Amino acid sequence: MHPPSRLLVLLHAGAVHPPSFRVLLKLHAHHLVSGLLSSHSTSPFIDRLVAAFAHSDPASPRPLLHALAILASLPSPPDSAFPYNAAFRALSLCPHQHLVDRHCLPLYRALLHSGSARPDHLTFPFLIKACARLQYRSYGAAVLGHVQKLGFSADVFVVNAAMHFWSVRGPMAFARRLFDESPVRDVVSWNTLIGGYVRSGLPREALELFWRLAEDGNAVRPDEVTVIGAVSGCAQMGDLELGKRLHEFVDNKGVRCTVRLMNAVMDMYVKCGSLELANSVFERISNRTAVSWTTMIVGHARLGMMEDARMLFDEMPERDVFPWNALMAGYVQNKQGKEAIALFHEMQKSKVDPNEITMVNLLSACSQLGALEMGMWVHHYIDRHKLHLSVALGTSLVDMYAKCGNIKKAICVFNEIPVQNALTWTSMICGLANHGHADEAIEYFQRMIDLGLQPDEITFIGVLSACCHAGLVEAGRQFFSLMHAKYHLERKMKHYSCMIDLLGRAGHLDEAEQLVNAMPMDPDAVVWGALFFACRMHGNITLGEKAAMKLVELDPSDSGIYVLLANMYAEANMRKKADKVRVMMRHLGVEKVPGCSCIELNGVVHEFIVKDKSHLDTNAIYDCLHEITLQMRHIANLIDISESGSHI
DNA sequence: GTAGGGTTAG
Repeated sequence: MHPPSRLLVLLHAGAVHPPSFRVLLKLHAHHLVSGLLSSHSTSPFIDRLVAAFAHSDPASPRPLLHALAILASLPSPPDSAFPYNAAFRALSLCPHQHLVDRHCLPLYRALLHSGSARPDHLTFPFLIKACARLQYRSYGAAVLGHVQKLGFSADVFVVNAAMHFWSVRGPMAFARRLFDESPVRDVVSWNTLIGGYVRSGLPREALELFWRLAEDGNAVRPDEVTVIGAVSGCAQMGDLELGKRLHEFVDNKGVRCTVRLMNAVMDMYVKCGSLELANSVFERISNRTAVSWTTMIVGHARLGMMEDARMLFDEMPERDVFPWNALMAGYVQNKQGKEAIALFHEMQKSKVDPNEITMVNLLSACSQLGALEMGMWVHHYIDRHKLHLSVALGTSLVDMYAKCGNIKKAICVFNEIPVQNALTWTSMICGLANHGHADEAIEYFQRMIDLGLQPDEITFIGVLSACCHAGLVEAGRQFFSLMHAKYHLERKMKHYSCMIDLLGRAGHLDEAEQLVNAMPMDPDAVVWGALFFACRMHGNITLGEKAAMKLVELDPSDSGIYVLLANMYAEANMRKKADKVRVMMRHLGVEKVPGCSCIELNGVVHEFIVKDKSHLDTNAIYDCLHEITLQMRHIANLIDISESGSHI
């Protein structure tokens, strides 16, 4: 007998134990499916086979596809909901969105039209959960309608699934109404609602429910899942004292102290700003998981302790994609783009596959470094590996092209990506503004508003800087007041400095000064710098001196401002004052701080500081620099001659 | 059978 056929017989007889059954399925899936379809298997056997496929590795799409294939090609439809339920369960866990989208509803229709099988109380929890992940929300709502019609509205599992559906898809109020009106509530009902509030960014509502449940005398007791929800909500609020109280609750109220709960507590301490407390929890976990380690990496990265983050990363026994992404994100957040890219190259040598989040981090690193070639390579990589183009990834691409100097490509990508949100539009507006396309930036802003998207603080930095670059004083004034009056956005330092720069350049020095005085925060060096620049440009020595003094106050070691002040005096023919500043500078011993610049060549980023001789090709570089300097002098002379010629 | 912890954009 052919081995797979023998296997079928064995399986028919129920002679294979479940673990071996699973292995055999993996090895002989194709033969089994074809063998089964050509034989006359009994219904219970088909049920078992479908269920076994559906229950195996949820991360892999293959077993699920086998299960669906069997269901679709049976000579006569199954007479119970059991195999369908198993398939719905697999769909509800399936990480591949397109499979859920393609198969969920056809499968439900097949069940409804099968003749003998009817959806039962096990069907809906899985089906509804799968529906929560569908692109089209109306399907889920229709299924919930069936639930009512078929009389499952009082089944607590079904109600909980429905609450989960609304808490994922919104509005949260629908989940709440089900909770309030449901005749039956168990701990999962509470946990679902609490989790839903946390997911929707409503931690206060979550905590309110938690304390209500935690009151003594309740029939339902909070369990560790409840506390995970409460602790996550607390993490969102950043309330350390509340966090400590919740941590104590675990010890006092006999909640099971699982690794998952301790991980949530660690995460809460990190987000509430106490790395020490997070670390003390971490030290006490005996069976740490990858999540525990990743949380600590994130905790150190948030405080800029990237060397410690790296040590934790190296110490981890096993690394999935999360710690790689967390460390890379840490480098990006701490403006260490080079290290982020180096880590990616390390990652490629390891066995871990990058995902779209890796790409988002990588693109941010490219934007920071202006590394266009690397950025384009990432774009290509995303296409080649068919990574999901999420809004975040699309936005990162747009931003990378804009920041790396290719605004045309940024616009192109912006038009091609499937979904744009307020952040994507903002990125485009800022990119256009930085490239000097003020009119387009403002046009994009208008289109964004017409689409009903909410601009935020950064969107307004984009339009204001567009106005600034183009000298659009009136438009700038309007945006500046609009952001406060209409959009109720807080005007930050950056908005004020932009506005003061705009007013100052246009010669509205009084208005600029008034704005500086009216600012709700202490003006920073950028604000005074903009005012100083405007004063120098328009010859307002008195106000210029005031601005310069403020700049010296803010950073006495910054030599630049002394030079600029001396220059301003010199330009105004105030020789004595100019000399005085130069003497003062020598007395104070201020020196110029070396600046750093970098350049990307063939995908490698090279860094340079002033008078840097450390590069391998230093001689060639300085020869080239010398040559360029000579050429520039030559051109400058030519321009000088032609300009003085035109004046004669 | 339902709920739950770690990585992401401007």
